[in-house]
Amino acid sequence: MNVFEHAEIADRLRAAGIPITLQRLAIANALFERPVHVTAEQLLRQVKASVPETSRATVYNSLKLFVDKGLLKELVVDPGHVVFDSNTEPHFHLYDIVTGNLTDVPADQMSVIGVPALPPGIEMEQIDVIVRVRPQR
Amino acid sequence: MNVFEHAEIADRLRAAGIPITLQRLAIANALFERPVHVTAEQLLRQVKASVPETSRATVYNSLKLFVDKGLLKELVVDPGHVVFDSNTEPHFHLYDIVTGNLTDVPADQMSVIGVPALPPGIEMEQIDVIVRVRPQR
DNA sequence: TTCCATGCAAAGGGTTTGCACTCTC
DNA sequence: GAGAGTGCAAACCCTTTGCATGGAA
Repeated sequence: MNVFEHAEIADRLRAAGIPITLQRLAIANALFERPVHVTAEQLLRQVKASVPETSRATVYNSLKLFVDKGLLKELVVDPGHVVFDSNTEPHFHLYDIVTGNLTDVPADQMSVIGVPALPPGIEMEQIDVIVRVRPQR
Repeated sequence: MNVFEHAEIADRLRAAGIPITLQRLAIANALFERPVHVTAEQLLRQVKASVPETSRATVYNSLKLFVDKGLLKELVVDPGHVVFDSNTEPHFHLYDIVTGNLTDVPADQMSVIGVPALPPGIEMEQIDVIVRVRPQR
């Protein structure tokens, strides 16, 4: 992959206040070229293919940074199984607890009604809706 | 705790097709005496206080068994942080991503509208709604 | 020069596994 | 005796951390 192909991705990082580095650009390319669901490990493999001088720690650092800046959503689908979702539009997820397959539910198929009362001094961060499914047994 | 005080809890296990053992009874008592949110580790400590001949592996085995039998819900709130919920009624959760505090949202405050289209051969298992909150910064 | 970002490898924490022992049926 | 259930400890997996290097401002 040519990391310079996608100037708009670099702009996206700058707009979020993230200093550009070679590794971050490679990671951002893998994530934002199209909406994806990936684990840290998958991403590391993928990024190393184009920029081998990328370490596991850097991938984790960058992922955390992108999440903090709102470019990415972190989905906890299973214990010890975090998936990063580069689609930050409101949507829900279908997670197959047997195969691990994760897909989006379009926003027009489901919605969440109502807002929970929050204790004082507490603010809402995000609402996760995960529909857990499995092959019929 | 006297594990023989609560005969109805033993009945609940039998009704679910779970053979009774001393450890399972102690674990079930800790879980079902009242609705609780606990981690495996908390549960282990708690159960050991009444039945010291209980191992970590047995706690994990029993938790998995109870979840399979529908007596318990598994909530994945954070990577490497699973909470077991002995309230199996439909309800949602408020999770403080900073303090780790987990509380219930009464069913009358929120609801999920709509059912996602499922691929053929796939059945729904459960819907998790986790409202992630944090102290105002 | 002063930061910040990075690579590497090791540590960490929670969960699972393997194996031998014990108990129940 | 056969099969489950259990205890113990080690193995495992993914994530985080520490530290020294390297590059940018």
